[in-house]
Amino acid sequence: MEPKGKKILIADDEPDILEILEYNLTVEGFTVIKAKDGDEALHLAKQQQPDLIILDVMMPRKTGMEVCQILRSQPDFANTLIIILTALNDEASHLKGFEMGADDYVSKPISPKVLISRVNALLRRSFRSDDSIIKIGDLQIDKEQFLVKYHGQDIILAKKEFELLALLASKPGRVFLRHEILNQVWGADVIVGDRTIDVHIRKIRQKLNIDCITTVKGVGYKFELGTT
Amino acid sequence: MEPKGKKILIADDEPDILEILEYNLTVEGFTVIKAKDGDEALHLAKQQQPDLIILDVMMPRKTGMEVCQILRSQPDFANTLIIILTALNDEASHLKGFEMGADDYVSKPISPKVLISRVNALLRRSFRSDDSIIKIGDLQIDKEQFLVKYHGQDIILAKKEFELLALLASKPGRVFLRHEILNQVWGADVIVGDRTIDVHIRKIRQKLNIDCITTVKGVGYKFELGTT
DNA sequence: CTATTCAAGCACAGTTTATGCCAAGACGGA
DNA sequence: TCCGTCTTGGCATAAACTGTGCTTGAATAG
Repeated sequence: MEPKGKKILIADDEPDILEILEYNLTVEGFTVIKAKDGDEALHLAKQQQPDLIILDVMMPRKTGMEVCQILRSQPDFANTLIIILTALNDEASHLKGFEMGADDYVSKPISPKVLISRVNALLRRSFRSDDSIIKIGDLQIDKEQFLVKYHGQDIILAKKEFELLALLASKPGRVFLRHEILNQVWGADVIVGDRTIDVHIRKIRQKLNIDCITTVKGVGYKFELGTT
Repeated sequence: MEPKGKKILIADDEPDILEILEYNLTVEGFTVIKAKDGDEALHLAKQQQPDLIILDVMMPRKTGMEVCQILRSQPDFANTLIIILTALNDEASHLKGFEMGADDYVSKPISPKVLISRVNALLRRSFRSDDSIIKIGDLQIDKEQFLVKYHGQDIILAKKEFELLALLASKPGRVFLRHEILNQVWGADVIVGDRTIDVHIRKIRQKLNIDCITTVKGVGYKFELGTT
């Protein structure tokens, strides 16, 4: 639905490499964030919530391995894709990279094209489940046509309402934390008041007129069809 | 570790390689199916529906590339993981492999260990299953849904109660000191009275209505299912 | 075996917090 | 400008959380 390029964070202490990768990724339509050491990478990752992170191993102030391990220990980054990039090509490093929870481990030198194709391969797989039509019981959400149907009845939702519903319905039963919702629907950097989410939820509940969004106090919301 | 039991199809025309890979994957707990050419690979893929397929490029009767392309064109295999294995290490082949829809492209010679770690990396992400669900006997704690089930019965816990239970249940039998619990559930800086923990424990015991939290006087609490 | 002691259990009540809901303003496109 | 959408702040309410004071019970010492 959205040609909104995925957000990629690159961390490397060599400016040349950062430049080259940034250029190539930007051309491909990605949004690129750059970090020049481990600590900066961690900080930017938390702040920007990128979809994919490329980490060089040899970096000052925390190596790529360390950063990877730290990120993976946080639930927020359990689903973030991580590629480790390194000059080392020995088996032990390779294994260690995957042990740290990396999704791919690439040895330098590497052509930008190959790296991009690996990035695409990872993203393709992770977001493949973005089915454009979600069906749950009598409810049908068509992301492409921006349409919600219930019992064959068309229901008209505003943009934010729709995106919010689509997000919740994309994983029925799963609880979405408030800040997850903010990140996904509004974007990581946007700041909106606490009440905004509630109001949209209320409108969805009103319009759908069925009990399908459960609130988990202190945590977030989840989509759930009549589990009477 | 985990009950993997994933089904893997290997296709290569060199019997030696088949043997080596089969051995190593079997040791890791995978179920292995072997094919010695492209057509056989296709046939076995359809028949056995493996979770992951490893394809050598150089094979008689359809190359790995061709097999990959054919598989990807069928909805049944849209989600099947595919690794392409090859002696060619040039950029063009690399790119072509990903273009065909492969999830990973590995150049020979490759150590079985590295291949296995790549296999695991792919499977880990695709079947990103249940480290978010803790199951102990009839009790089931789903962190993703923020839900506790006992005997199929849903039990609703408040946030702190849930986090507390999840913590204790994360290591059954292990005793958690009071200050450990405070750190994990409340946060290191927050200061709350001594009785607070007791109260929450009591509520959990009430709601679950089973004897699963043992108190170790003077030390802390531990989770333990009625080893009557 | 009993008394002592102190951690933990317990009920209740006060406080805090999250969310629901409303109404009104801001924004933006036709 | 009008109209639908988005956002915000205030207020009410229900739920969650925490502290108090008392009771219970288990370990220990005598």
